[in-house]
Amino acid sequence: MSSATHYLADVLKSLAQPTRLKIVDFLRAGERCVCEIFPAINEEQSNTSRHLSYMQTHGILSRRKEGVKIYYAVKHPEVFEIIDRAEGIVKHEIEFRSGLIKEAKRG
Amino acid sequence: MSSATHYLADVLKSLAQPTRLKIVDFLRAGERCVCEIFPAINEEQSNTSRHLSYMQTHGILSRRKEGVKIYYAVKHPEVFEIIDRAEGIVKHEIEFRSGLIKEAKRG
DNA sequence: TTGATATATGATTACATAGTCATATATCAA
DNA sequence: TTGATATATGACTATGTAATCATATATCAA
Repeated sequence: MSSATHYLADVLKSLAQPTRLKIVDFLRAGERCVCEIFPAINEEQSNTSRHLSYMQTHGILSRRKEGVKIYYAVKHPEVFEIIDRAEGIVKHEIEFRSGLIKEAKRG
Repeated sequence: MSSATHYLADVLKSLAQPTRLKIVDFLRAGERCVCEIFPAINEEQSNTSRHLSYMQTHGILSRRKEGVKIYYAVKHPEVFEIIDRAEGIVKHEIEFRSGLIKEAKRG
């Protein structure tokens, strides 16, 4: 299989996880340090740190060190575009399925 | 954690896998039956069938039966927009990293 | 130098996932 | 009805993942 497809899957996988989605959503407001991120998303520091490292490794987040603090930010605007479109799919699916239920009730 | 975040992660997870990306890419040309899909992507019939079911269950693909054949198609145009933007991230990351290498070589 | 704070990581556990092989089921033509 | 073709699925294996706890490392201030 082409390695390009693997890289593509890795980028999408970096976003396809609830805790990581919460992190990225919190970072919509801009760069934040770990000490701000993990309380905001209500996850353990160690777990949050792992997900941040994962996303940084896969090119989703940038990392900046300032003294004892590490600041992370979303690196590419496409990240938000992807999430917005995925939200669109969820919305359309909910509409589609509620349409099916109404149809079924009408007989 | 909010169930909306889980649905969102599930949609993205449906795309974040090499075999599923190959399937979706093949379906850019439109609706196709399983018997066309698995040889085109060079995967086993059973494995292809599982991934197709997975994506259909998660609202990514539509399914239509015609005689003995089952036709699948991508259900939402956002799917292609998501993949195109993820490809953009991969491209930018490659550029970014080759820039870092050049910088390092210049010292 | 010590202590406090911020972040990362090793070890572990429970669970999810992708793939394979064999086989079941459905449809249709002969 | 039989046989051929298309698709789905059960059982299994190997691997990957997320989370937790404890602890290591780094930075800075006192």
